[in-house]
Amino acid sequence: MPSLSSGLLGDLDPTSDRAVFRQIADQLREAIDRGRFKEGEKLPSEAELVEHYGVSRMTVRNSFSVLQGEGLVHAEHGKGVFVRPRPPVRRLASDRFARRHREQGKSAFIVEADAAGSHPQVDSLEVKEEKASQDVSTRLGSVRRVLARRRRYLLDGRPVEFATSYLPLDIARGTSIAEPNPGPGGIYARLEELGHRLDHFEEEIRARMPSPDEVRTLRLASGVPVIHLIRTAFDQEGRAVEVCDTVMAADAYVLSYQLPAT
Amino acid sequence: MPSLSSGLLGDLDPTSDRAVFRQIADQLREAIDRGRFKEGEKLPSEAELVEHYGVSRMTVRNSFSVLQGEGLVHAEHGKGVFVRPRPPVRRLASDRFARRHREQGKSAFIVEADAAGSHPQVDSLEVKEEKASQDVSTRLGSVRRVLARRRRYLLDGRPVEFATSYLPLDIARGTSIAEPNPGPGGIYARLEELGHRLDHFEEEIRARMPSPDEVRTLRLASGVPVIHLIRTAFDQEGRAVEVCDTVMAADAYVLSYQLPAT
DNA sequence: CTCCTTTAGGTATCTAGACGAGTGGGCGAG
DNA sequence: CTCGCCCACTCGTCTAGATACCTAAAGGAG
Repeated sequence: MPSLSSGLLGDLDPTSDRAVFRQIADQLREAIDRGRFKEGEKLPSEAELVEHYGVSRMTVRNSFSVLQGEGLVHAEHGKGVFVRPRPPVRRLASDRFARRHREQGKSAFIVEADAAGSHPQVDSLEVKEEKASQDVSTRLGSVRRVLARRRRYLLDGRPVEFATSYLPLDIARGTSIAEPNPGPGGIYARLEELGHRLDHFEEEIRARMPSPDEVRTLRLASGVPVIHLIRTAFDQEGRAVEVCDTVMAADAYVLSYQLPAT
Repeated sequence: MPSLSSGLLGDLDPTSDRAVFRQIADQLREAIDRGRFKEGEKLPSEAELVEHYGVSRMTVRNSFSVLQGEGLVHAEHGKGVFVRPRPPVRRLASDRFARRHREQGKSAFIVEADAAGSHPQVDSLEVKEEKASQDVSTRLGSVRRVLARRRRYLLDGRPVEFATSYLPLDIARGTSIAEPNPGPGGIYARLEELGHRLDHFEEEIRARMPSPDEVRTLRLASGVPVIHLIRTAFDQEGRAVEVCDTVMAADAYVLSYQLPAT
């Protein structure tokens, strides 16, 4: 039975100059927006839509790929096409690096995740010395080689963030910053113990589509951008002591900042 | 002549289990990354790639659509497929709402664009009273109706940002805030004159793929996400006096914030 | 010389069909 | 009753071609 015609989806307008696959995408999008298809729910199969609209399969697939590009749906091989659920987002407050948090001991990520009732994990540790990229070198003030600390963060098994910290060798080499686990309070606590009292941070935020690498590392669905955040930490002498390059799954984050009005 | 085989692109690996269209996309992506195809340059036409790889046209188009989804290339009907140039980005500093800037008179957007040597424009003014959305109402502290100020910003003719400010009616009605042009220093200057001395701002940042509406309004190329910024302004009595909802073309912006380390 | 038409070469859309491969339920053998 | 196989359904990939429309440059009419 064409149970589809039961109001969920309309017909095509052959007189319209709008491409058929766009018309189909429009109707599906509208049905999703109106909640006719709920989060996680399965859309009609390709075959059903072929039947309903009387078009070829490639046309239907084309419609799906439009919606996929918008991040509205995702396909599962052998199962169907589903409305992508808006995952619970993780809020990153601008005071997350406040000294008072650092003094508590545990890493900001772990504390916050625990508080939110999710299961945090840190992954794929790599700590090594390497040549500084042009960009990192500029930000750190013409440094040749750096200590790089790479890690991936997961929430409830889902990768949400991939970060690399770069520190000048003259600061980090031989200290516990060069250890896989830098100890309570993280590297910022260590930096302060080493006499680099932190003064302020600068954060640069971009958004873009992920590279294939990033898709793999963060297991991103298609149609999900990444937030690229580059933070530079300055000590009270005005020296840049760390650059942290972070790539986040955009559907997992809301960044939040407080700005004074002065 | 197959001038393509002259080293720019390789061959397919028929033994690989990687889909052919992905292999082609990989090769094109790599060639772009290595600068073999420069910004704005035309890629080989579909027909040429069909010839070169010995595949069907749909397969080549599939490859292009992968790269388009990554924001790497864009197609122009009747002309070809081109490497998408990275447009010059506009930096938004976190002190852009500092009182000292406001006291200068002109709007932050205009001043900044002039300084950067580009031609700024503000567009599609709309100022009207309307019912507050659930979200806006919550942020403003259970307000029913609001004054909404909508505008679109362009740089050198290119739309880069679309913003709506919401203000409680009891503050804005009948003041110059309800005028299309609120006067020097913008609505924040007017709010302060009305006795709402600003204390701080809260900004929430998300990134996502644009809706079809946003694609139209911002004339976005495919594969370009948007940055969605929601700013709430608080006066010194702790009252939320404005909510500004901004959607920015992600390829046109870098947001920059300074955070104290205290 | 200017303007319009033609044409070649691009992409956009659509069709019809084939085969591959993941998923899950039903059913028969044991 | 349980296990394992098979099959139906689903999306993934690819082919081969048809038609439409856009762009730019060449060439002809005026």
